[in-house]
Amino acid sequence: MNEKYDYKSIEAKWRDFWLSQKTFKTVGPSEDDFESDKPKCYVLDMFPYPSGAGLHIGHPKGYIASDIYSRYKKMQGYNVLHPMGFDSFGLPAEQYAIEHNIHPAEITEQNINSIRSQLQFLGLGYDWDREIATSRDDFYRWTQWIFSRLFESFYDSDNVWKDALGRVIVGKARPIEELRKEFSEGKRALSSEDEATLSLKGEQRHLWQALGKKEQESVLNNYRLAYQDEIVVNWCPQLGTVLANEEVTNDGKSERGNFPVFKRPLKQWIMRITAYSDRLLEDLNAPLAQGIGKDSFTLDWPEAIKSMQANWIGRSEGAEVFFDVLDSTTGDKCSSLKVFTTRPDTLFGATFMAVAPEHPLVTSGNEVYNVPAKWPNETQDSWRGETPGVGIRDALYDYIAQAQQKSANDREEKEKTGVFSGFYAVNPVNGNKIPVFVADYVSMDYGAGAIMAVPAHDDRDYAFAVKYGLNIVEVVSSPGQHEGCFTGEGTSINSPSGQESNEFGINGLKTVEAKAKITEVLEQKKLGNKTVHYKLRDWIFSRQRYWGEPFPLVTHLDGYTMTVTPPVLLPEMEDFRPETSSDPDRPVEPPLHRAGPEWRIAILDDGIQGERELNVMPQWAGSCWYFLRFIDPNNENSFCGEEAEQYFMPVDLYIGGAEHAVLHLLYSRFWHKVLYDLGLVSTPEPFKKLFNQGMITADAFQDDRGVYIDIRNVELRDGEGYDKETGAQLTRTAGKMGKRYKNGLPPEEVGEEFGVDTLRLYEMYMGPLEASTPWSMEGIRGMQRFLQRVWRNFIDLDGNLTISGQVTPDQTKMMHQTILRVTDHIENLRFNTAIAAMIEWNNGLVGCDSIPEEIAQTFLLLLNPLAPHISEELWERGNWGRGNLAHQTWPKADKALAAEDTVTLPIQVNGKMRGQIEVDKHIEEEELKKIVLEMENVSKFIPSEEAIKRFIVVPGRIVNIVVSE
RNA sequence: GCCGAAGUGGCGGAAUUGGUAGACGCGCUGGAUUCAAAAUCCAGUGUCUUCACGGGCGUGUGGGUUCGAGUCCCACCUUCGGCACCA
Repeated sequence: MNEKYDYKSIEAKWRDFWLSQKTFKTVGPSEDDFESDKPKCYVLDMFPYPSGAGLHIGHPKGYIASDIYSRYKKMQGYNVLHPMGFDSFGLPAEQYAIEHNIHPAEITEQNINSIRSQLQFLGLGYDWDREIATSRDDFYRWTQWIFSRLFESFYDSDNVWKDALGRVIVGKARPIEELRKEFSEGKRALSSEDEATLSLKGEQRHLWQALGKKEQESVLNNYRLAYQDEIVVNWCPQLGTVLANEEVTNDGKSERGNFPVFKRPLKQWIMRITAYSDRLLEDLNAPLAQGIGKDSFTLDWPEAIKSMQANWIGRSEGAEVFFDVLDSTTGDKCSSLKVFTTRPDTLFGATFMAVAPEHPLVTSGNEVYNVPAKWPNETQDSWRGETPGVGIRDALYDYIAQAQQKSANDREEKEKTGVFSGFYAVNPVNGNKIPVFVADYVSMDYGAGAIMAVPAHDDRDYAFAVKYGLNIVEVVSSPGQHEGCFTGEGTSINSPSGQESNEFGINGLKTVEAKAKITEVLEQKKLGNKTVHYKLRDWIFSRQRYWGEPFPLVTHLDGYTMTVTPPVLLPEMEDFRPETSSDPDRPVEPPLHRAGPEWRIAILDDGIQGERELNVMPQWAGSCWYFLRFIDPNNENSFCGEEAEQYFMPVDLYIGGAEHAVLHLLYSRFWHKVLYDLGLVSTPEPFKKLFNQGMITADAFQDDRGVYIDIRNVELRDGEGYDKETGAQLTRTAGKMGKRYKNGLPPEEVGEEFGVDTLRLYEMYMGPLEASTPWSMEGIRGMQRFLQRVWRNFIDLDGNLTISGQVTPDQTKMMHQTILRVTDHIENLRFNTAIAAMIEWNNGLVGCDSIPEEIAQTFLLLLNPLAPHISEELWERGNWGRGNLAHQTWPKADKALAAEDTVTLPIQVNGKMRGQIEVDKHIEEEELKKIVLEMENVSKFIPSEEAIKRFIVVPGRIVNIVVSE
């Protein structure tokens, strides 16, 4: 008999064992058998959306990593929560359903079933009793419930409070009822914005009580964290929906499907994420409070993700400055321009202004209005646009129309263009008349859509000024020589000095001081304000699709909207397709519009009919809070029980791809902070440690037509790819693994051929977890050889266990060293080096007739998280009678035993004893002499005791140095 | 342009407090086994030089700190990721 390592039957056996025994079931507080003395560890994967294509071998990299970590933590005695679910609402699932012409409700559950079995095939230790899917009504009723909390809350930005650490936090979400009360009790007055909403300017109806219900509601809409507004949105006609800024690529295409996206005003539901700009930014690095009696924590996130979020929030400090605009014929003030600048200290260098083509000063819709009828006399020829001799209004009209045609890509040419608007503005600090241009290098989306141009100290303004012959006035002294303009900081010059009794005396001040002084005076004279500006925009939250969470909202016939108690079930509709078209101006009708009146019409508490909201929530809604539902997935009374939430949160380790840096990871932080403010969760941040696994890349092969050839039909010879059928040589390209490139393999296929343990080991061994590394069909064989040698070390050719014998000192030392190394590597997610340590140890055991029991057991304990099936099988064959391996305790190493044996030798300098060095006993005598000599030489150079102590010990060679006088 | 990450053999990559550079794996070379091949096992494998022992040179480039630098500092080059006319 010749028993081989039969991975297929071993893996099937243990896969079934873990599932049927519920080996990885997690017991939380308030459940039977909860062990309250155990520390918890919440290990989370970014859950997949259930695509019909299934997983390829690139997908599970992160899942394998989190599985290793959670098995390891479990063996260390933690109560590990390691759940899995499916992000099954949203565009990807729906697009798949459309393409395959199957209803999303049906196809989604089918896809979930197939992906679940793929995950189980990989031997991943999830607690499947906690599985969730965002499209199931027992889940999305709570998504709707949380939406209601956002709708029923406002951000009180004046609320100053302290968290459990005593950190002062400015701003807090509070129930909208409290705001209503403040208004009705007269403790709060309508803001000017509220008055604008109600068109109350000049009217004397500023009292809350004087407003009707609808008017009151439209005021509250200005405060709600989920509010409705008609704004310019990203409309994608071919997807039939609006998209969030985060879902649109740089070149104006949809991230999903790569369809063109158009700007269009539409009434939408919006999340007031901008209210949290400062806190979202600050908490990336701040110490964060947990509940009473718990330690604080700071986010352990990759720097790249933190900086991406910081850039996305885009906080910049500066000032708003108001410029009067003059009527060019009469010279009287006819309008005013607000600009934002980060360099108010350069105001004296502002020699012209520029407004965006969409700016209300020059446009209303597409009509040029308000601008002078004739070019002012001083107008230079180059200021009049591209067509010579045309009138000012035509020139502007042409320019603005052209600018709107330009896509983001065209603008990257960066050739600055502009047309004189005919207006002059007055620089508020020195009264200078400066021309106002319309220029497309100013964008309406940022700041005030208008700038004061300081060509001496801004590259763009400089380029523009040079092109159009505008004045350049230097107002900041620069160190040394430079060409062009100077954008750095320095000392103010050519501005008023303090002696001139001018309030704006900033000459001689450093940039920082000049900024502060000029801003202060502007504020005093009501010419400007200190402001903080953010790039972050509010989050457009409604989608004109079918497959998403319906809003728990009903609009009263009187025109105001209110929440209804969830669940609001998604109606079953045969025709769920969105109304797509290539016409960007077509009226928008969400699919739910076609749901019958029995769904659309709701009876409100007061017996009055109302119409349900017909938009649905975006794909990101469910993933904003799913990690909370895993904690208490079957709770019918709450989204998550308080006790369980306090026990398991925050997530200790969150593994997923970096592509969610500003989408899911920003949105979920925002929701979590709202829930935190409302006292519904105990931590201000959801994810303590975040880790981005790298991709698995693979070569793809194209024939001479450019058609991708399935990787299975490619034969490799001398590094070149050839078509197995035609024999033609193929072009090789390296890149992402995916269906498109036909270079991905399903895990089952690789698992069948090499074994699941081999696949797991190989994916972890390829390189550091965060790196992207190429798949190699040769490389994976190395891991298979390793496991075969492990098997052969334990099981002889007759199928008998070869465990016996005495432990040698060398074996003991190797064992303790390996325990230390592997523990450290796994703790820090360096699985590649952990595996290397195991291979090295195993190589040392090859050739032993038999392995001592203690060595064998420890070896399997360390191997278990990495290659769980084979180690379980060998453990069972060892018949150690203590249950299966997943329930064993992680071995501890004795550092003393792991250390090398050493000898101590004297150091002599010039015949005088200077101390002792401790050296490895096993070192060769020749080398030992060399070290001593080296040591003595060194000591001559640096003979002081302190200096010799600085001579750092070489591990394994020189162990310790003791210096005497 | 700005921000972030990284450059080590033929390849993937080790060297996580400044201390034996190249662990471990792939590939390759030689050998054993085999009629032969695959698989397996043994030995070798940074580079130059030497019959050999040995020696020189080696972590993107150029400087610096240090007894000692892949690791720290300065300048530069290259690659990847993100943002980008952000006022």
